[in-house]
Amino acid sequence: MARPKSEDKRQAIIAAAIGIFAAQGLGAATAKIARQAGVSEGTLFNYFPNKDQLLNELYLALKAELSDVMLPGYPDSQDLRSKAFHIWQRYTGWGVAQPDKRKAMALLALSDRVNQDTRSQAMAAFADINGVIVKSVDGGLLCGPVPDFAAAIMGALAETTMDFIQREPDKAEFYTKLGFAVFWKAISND
Amino acid sequence: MARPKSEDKRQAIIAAAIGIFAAQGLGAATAKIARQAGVSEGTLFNYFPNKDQLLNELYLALKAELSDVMLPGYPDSQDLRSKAFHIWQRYTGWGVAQPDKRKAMALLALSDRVNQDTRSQAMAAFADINGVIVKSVDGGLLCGPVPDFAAAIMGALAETTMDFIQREPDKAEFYTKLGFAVFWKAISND
Amino acid sequence: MARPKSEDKRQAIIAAAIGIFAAQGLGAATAKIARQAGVSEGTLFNYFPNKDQLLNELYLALKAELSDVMLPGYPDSQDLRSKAFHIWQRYTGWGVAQPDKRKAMALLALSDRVNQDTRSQAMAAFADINGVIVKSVDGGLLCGPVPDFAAAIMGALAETTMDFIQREPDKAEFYTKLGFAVFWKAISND
Amino acid sequence: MARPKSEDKRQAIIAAAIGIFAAQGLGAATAKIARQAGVSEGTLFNYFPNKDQLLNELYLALKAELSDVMLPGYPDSQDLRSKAFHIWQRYTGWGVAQPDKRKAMALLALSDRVNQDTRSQAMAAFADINGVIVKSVDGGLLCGPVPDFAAAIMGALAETTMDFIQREPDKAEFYTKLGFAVFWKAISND
DNA sequence: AATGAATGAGAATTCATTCAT
DNA sequence: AATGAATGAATTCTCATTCAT
Repeated sequence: MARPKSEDKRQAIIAAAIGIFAAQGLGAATAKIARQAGVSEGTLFNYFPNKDQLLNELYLALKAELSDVMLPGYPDSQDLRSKAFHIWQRYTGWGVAQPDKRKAMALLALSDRVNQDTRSQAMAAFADINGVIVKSVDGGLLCGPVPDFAAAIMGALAETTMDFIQREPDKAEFYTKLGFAVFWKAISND
Repeated sequence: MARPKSEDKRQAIIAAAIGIFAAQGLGAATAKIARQAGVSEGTLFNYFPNKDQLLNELYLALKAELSDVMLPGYPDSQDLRSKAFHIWQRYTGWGVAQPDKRKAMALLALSDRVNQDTRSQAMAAFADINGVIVKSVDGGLLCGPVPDFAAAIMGALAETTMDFIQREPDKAEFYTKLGFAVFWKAISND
Repeated sequence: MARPKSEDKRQAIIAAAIGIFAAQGLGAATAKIARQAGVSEGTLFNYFPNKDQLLNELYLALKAELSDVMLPGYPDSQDLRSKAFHIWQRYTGWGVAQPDKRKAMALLALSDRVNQDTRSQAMAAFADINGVIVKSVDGGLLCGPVPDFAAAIMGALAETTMDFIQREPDKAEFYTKLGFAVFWKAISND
Repeated sequence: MARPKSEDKRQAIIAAAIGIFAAQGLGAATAKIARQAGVSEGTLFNYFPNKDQLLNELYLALKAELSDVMLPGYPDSQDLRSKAFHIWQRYTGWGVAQPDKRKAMALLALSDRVNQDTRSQAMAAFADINGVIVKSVDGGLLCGPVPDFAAAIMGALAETTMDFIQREPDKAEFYTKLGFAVFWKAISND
């Protein structure tokens, strides 16, 4: 009995946290997040026992969402380049469409308040994605013992690409393609 | 009456700020920085009128140092690849040797407390470096209207490379070379 | 419709409150008490309209229990000393066996949240006991106009005795007898 | 340089804490204490790093004051009873004159926030006093292996006496003498 | 009646900044 | 210029109590 904890409220808090953190940094007050989420300060701490936990769960939620967004529609039957481009496009598309989420993720990734355990879990969520990328680079410079490096490079280039798109939204398609071309040239064995 | 404020103290504060911010984030207390710098809390505010100013000046100082570190020994007479590799090596060498500075720079770059004016000044300090990189990529994928993109890509790949070296210091040389090979393949017109 | 509130739950809350207050002071959260009692937070306030009421009722319950425990087996036919010793032994026996209750009582006795009315009721519960003690001291130092003082002194000496037994449980019998000897010497007219 | 920490302020905080704690219990807010002491909330924490420390230092200060108050004027050359009475009178006189301090001490003695180390230090401050009491009881019921017990009994009887004086201030002298008579009869070997 | 989510008024601290020394 | 005590607004978190279920 009693009111059940509402997934809506939880999501509202997460959403508010993303916006506030993106705008003001991780030092932003929990009170602001609660207000923005439309719940009381006390309620926020009903859903997240403390701010650190909120930060960690937020990081996981963002990573999970990003991971979920990258695979759907994966073209199993096409060539490697198409497969890689699919992932690239999904990634950059998500990041450009959701700059707050991207900013919050970047802040969290740098924060010492996100603990090692959380980071490990986040990595695990990307195991599948990484596997796909690794296959793409087969035979290129990075084949062999450094598969993680390839994925990291894709991430870095995609982030750079998104930075430019953010600055010049009109050229979104241009940068998306150019960024991917750079990536593909870098890691393929052509 | 001679120069009243001591450059030594100013440097001590900057150095302390780097260490503390790297370890604890930009939310770290000014009091901690002052203690670490061996000056009183009041003195810190004698050199930097407020924390935001400290953050901004620190950002500029770090950018300036990095920019200064990249050019010395530049091989004017060698081929493009050698020139680019020189810069790459300088950059990654500095970052790996000074992880705190690298971490502090990353934090500051993401912080909304570093204002636009500061960011512009920082960019200006890199005009020379960027020029050098642009020349390197002449004729490649990125020639044409996107020189900044090339520099940003070098930065992103170098950062990724440094992340991996930090995790596996034994493989520093391996990653330095591999990272550069990736970069060069990406942007050269071979 | 039968009795709606369960006396069991009420007792469980009282019992939990004793343990928690003894361990953590009267500032302990009602939520902890509810959990320990195996009821919900809301239910606690169904039985006690607010925390102050819980404190006051708890005080009365403890005083009533102590008063109840002291008389049974009272040796009507023996000499004064035996009668007094009976009470003494009952009191210290209870207190030593139930340190939490003793601690909770002490905390409540000092708290301003236990109101005057409650204190008067508690005193009333001890009227009988006090009468017995007064008879014991007949003829001694404290005969005459200060009967309450005699009872208070017995209480104080008994508490001191229990403190020492708590610290050295092996010597329980020794301290029980020594404490009583002190008391008897103090107030008897030998 | 800079303003030195003011012993006055420290004392003002201690004094305010005594009054507030006596009136409202140890749960009283530090903000109230600060206001009463005429300092800012921040300043309170400049003198006591946290509330627990304040509680512990307060306990020590009170015990030290009480200990200091008991010996001056000690009649080295008179008989045992006179010596014991001197201590008794000093103790009860102090306690009756300073009910807040007495109340605060009682609250602190029962609180789990006063740690073992503090308690040990407090005991040490009473070593001298206890020694004097022990000498007084030489030959009585409590001679032999239980000297601490004698001192505890004196404390308990004195506290009871003070309770009665507080209730009936007019009879202060009466109770002081009666209480001491009870004590002396209890522990002397007459 | 029972539950436990929701609330918001505090609570103890922290911290950038000021200012007396 | 240097110091560090003083400040009080802001912050995270707690808790008695209410109320929807």
